[in-house]
Amino acid sequence: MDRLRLRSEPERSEDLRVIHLDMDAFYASVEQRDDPSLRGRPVIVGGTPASRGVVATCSYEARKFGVRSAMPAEEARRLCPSAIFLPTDFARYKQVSRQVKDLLRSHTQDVEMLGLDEAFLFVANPQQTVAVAREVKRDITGEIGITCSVGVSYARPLAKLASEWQKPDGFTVIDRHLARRLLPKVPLEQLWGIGPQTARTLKRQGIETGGDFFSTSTRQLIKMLGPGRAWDIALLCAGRPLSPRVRRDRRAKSVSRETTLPNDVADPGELESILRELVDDVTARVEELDLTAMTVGIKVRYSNFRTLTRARTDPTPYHKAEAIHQTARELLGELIDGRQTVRLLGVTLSNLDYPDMPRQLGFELVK
DNA sequence: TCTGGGGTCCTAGGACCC
DNA sequence: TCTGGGGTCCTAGGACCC
Ligand SMILES: [Mg+2]
Repeated sequence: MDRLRLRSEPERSEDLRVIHLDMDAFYASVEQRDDPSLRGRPVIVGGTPASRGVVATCSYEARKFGVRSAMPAEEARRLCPSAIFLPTDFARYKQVSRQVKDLLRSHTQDVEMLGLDEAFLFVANPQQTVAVAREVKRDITGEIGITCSVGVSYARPLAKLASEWQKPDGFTVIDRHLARRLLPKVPLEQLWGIGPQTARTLKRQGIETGGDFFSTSTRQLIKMLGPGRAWDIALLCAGRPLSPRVRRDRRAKSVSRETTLPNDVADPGELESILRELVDDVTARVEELDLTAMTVGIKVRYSNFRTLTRARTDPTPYHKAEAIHQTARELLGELIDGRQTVRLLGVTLSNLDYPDMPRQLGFELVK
């Protein structure tokens, strides 16, 4: 309880500083915006049944049929046979995302992007936050041509809860007073940071709402979730989430590429040749960013879905693509035996060396 | 009809150093 | 010789996010 008091923010009535912006059905909306014949129709962006793909995003017309993100494409087609399936065109979505970010930055410099279609904005003067949020919403809709849902509150998880509250095209403000009323009843899986796994663990103990969580002993919560998550969620349920400082323009810590094969493969030669393509892709991207990696990792998912990873760090950065290929091949050798069939193969480069940011600085020098 | 891809962060144990 | 602990780096796995 001491930590609760020590680390939470002081109670103030007017401290709404955080805006959460969520573009509605982003990928599908970009497609509908750019092709009027798709408007008003169920559009599903993502993989195809043939490639063992899933739904990335679907339009609200498709959601009426029960189609959801992360659902197998085959199931989506069964639910909504009239849907139009489109492949994901990341380059184009990234372009639109960049325009969104630039527009947001014209309202406030403190912008944190979350993926391509969400952002937190931080406003210095809380008296202006709601007005800024309205302007942002109006400008996004007008200049980007896609609707969005906006939430305003005094901390990230609550602004996020607010934008979720009413969508699409929503606008919701959660002040401290409303948060106190809402949180006890909120189903835990609706909170940012609580996924299906944690929700299930808690539900087994009869903990299903913010109120349940709040009234459970910290000792029990720590035993179930570990100290980090237990405290984070407890503070949120108490309406006083931690507010880490704003981090804009975060740099990549890893670059990865993985692929689910159209059919399972056991043959080492074939797997090695797929691995080569993945390594080529990932090394090209790292080079393009002018970086070098010190760690090469690979990932193998077998047909039974068991997933293993192997990584190796070299004290001197990998400068030559050939060295990365070599390491990746050796790591793959540890995970395949020519008999087990593989459904997914992946490569990650991490421990990235940014030339303008010396690695060797001690903690006290970085501050 | 099974179950994507690109990421981040956390945990836990072992090595190694002070 | 034994005990004790902190910090960092590495690996592997796992949860979560969009
Ligand atoms: Mg969205």
